[in-house]
Amino acid sequence: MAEQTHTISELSREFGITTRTIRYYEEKGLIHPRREGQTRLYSTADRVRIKLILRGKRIGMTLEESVSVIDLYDPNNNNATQLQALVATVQERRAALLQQKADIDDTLSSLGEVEQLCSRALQENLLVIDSPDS
Amino acid sequence: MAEQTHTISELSREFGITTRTIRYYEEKGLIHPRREGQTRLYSTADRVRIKLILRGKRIGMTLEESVSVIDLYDPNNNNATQLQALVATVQERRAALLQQKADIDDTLSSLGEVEQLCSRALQENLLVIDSPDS
DNA sequence: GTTTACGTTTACGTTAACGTAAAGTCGCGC
DNA sequence: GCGCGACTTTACGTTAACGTAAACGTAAAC
Repeated sequence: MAEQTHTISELSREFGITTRTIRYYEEKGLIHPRREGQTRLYSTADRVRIKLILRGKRIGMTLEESVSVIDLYDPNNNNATQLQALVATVQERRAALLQQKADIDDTLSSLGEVEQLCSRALQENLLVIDSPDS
Repeated sequence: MAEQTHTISELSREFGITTRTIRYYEEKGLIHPRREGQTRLYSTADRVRIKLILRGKRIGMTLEESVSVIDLYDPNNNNATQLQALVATVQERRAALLQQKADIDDTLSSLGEVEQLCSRALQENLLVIDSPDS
């Protein structure tokens, strides 16, 4: 039951990113695939990290920020003082994310208003223009 | 009752950004302050646009994207076909934002797990280390 | 009159996150 | 043996979003 591995092009296809991007992530120390001779072999752990990085990107985090969040899981942060710092970091991140959610909700309601304006304008046009298919 | 105006440094202080940034936004056509001789005078409309741009940034939008959202309000998009396109754009944006909210919620729950791990680890340490202030 | 504070323009510099092109390696199918 | 497809390294190019520095105008304060 050897751990399932993936090639770089498999991952590239799965995530819709280029191989260059994946190698770049490695270059930046975000992932550490094994080597079989020359070629890289990605574990499912690597795969998950990429997935989390992309999730971070979607909400506007930099790669560094994404990694810092992912590494919160890293169990080499064990001693008490580090744990305290970790908890603080978690709090900050949480605050930022809640702010983001609020910003998104604001934007969503803006979109709602725009939509209302649209539908009203369309209604009026329908009243003025007599049947466009004639 | 002349419209209230703001200087560039006022806005810079209010929003915690540099004047360079504000001028850059103008350079990119995001805002159009009046001129009194040399110096720029910002209307409250300009101020709002900056606020919206910054809100967009916080949720990871590019400046261009922010503007495209803001300009959805612009009433020079009047005719019916444009309105249709507008509605479609709104739908896309909404979908992206909902995806973002989901991503944020996922990240938040990750943080929650991390926090639990922390508090448990701290508990155990408290049991092992006998009173650190001795 | 000159320093201080605020404004301006012009322009080169910087960083992140890749794109892109060149040139090479490696196993396969024929 | 030869092309192919998939992998590799090296390295220069690109874009967005500003930073930063130089050089100047202007008006109030001392």
